[in-house]
Amino acid sequence: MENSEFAKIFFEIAELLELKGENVFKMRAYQKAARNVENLPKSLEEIYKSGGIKALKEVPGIGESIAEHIEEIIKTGTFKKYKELLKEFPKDFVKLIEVPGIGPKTAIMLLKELKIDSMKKLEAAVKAGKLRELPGMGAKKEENIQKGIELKKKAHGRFLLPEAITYADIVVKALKKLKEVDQIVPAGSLRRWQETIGDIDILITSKKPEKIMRAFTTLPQVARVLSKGPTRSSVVMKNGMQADVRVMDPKSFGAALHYFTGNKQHNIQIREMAIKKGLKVSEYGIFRGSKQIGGKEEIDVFKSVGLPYIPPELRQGTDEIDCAKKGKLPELIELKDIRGDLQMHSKWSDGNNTIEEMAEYAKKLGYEYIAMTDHSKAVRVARGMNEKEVIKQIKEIDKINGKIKGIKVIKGIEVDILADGSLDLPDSILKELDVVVAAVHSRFKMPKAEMTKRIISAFNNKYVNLLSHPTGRVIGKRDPYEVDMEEIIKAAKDTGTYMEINAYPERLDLNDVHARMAKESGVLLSIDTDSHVDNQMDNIKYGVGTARRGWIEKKDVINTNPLEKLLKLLYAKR
DNA sequence: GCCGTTTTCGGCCCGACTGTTTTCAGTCG
Repeated sequence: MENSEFAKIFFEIAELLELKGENVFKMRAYQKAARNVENLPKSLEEIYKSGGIKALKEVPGIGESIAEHIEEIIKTGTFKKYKELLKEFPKDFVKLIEVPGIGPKTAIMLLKELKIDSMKKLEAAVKAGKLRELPGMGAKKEENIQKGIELKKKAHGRFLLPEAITYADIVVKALKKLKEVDQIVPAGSLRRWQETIGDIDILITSKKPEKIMRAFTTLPQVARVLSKGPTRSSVVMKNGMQADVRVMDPKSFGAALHYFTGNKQHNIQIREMAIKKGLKVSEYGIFRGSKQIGGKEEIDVFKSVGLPYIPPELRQGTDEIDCAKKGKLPELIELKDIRGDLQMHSKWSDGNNTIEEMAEYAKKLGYEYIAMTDHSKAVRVARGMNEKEVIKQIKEIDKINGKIKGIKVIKGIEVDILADGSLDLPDSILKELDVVVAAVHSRFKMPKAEMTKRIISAFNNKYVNLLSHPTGRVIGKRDPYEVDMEEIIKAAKDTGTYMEINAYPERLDLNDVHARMAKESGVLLSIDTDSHVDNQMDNIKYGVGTARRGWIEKKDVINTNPLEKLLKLLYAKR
């Protein structure tokens, strides 16, 4: 079973325990375990296979009893306590707490008093005005729940990073005009470069919060105000995205930025460390007793608990604090380290621009090289190239390289890995190219073992350099195909094949967790945009963001090398 | 349920906002 599936079960248990009114710390323990499992760069099954319960307990957040649950899941597919918990509530009842405004207490009251156990019954009861009659409820709360239901229906879940960034920019630009605004900076999951964003969080420092709040809640993009206070306000924007603004005094900026960046688990861990040192860390600062001893700068928070600065992308509440303590934080790759882009398409297949146009754009980005990797013939919809066209394109690229100055176009192909694991073009063609990117574009629904074998057999071809978008996912649209990622990574290592972080925002594939797995196995990566239009090369920042979340360093990425070194790496397998 | 350079038991982050309350519970981040 995949780690994400274990995580899902533990998250669900946390919800059920919360509804049951169990000890909140027990609930939180399951949440913590779930989150750590989700971000674990090694599969639980592997860990269990190699060291049993004892090895499982080494994972932060997993103790005796959760380790036993994991063992039971591995052996039987589920576990007893989980099945029992599920039986305690009606099947669709858990969904009620997903409605903004309904928490566990309200949900249980609704079940007990009004026999509401589904969204349908909830809607009917709201319409009939029955909620307002319950103790502690009133007309206003009923109305808020109704709005919450509408919001839940409309909100299509999470947003891709670029859309969230666009909206954050709108708010930032609009509020920056106010003279009362001192500093203004987006925080939250956006600052951590998470692949999808639930809401945007913006931190402002100012001595006059009221005016800022008025301006924020009356922006033309605001559809509804959820709450409005002197220091914090929440709104729903017209695209359905929630936005929170927090206004703080400048002397609290650093502590507030840390708090507002999260994630939650990370913050809790930092605050626990502070307590042990006799300090209190909150968004207002670092305090000894009632005296503020720091918090103007973000680094103060880390210093106060004896840690080096931890970059936002690493703040996932997993093992970053442990590693920071031991001085084992990575030196994360930066955007400026990228020297070229190794996957893109031109008019020769399904791209919008000519090779020259792509090269010119890359030059503007300061790149030393790009690789043209148009599709191969199997991808009919993308007008993939056959043998003759590849040879023709090679000659064309030679011509362009003779003409254009300051950048080198590397000859490449994105060759299809066919269903039987063979490649779409013969070796006699592949050997004429400098970089061969292999990818799966068909038969996504293959059984896991077969798909894994299919991909690995492509690695055994000595011309194949790079596996592109290794899981094929399209966020929110297409699930990843089933592959055994650990085996793929192992095979990549054994054959000297590289793996891609595809920077296309809907892909981000490898994702952060897989990227870290690859790194820890010693597999080198390439961060590419897979551009089909010249300006899509700007997407490289999302790939770098994902890489940073995956603890990737400059030395782990082949396209941080100068051209000559890169070519050596590309020819190393032949 | 987890965890331990104060602890193997007794802790477990901290604060804002709302709506319903007469001083706070519930929800959220």
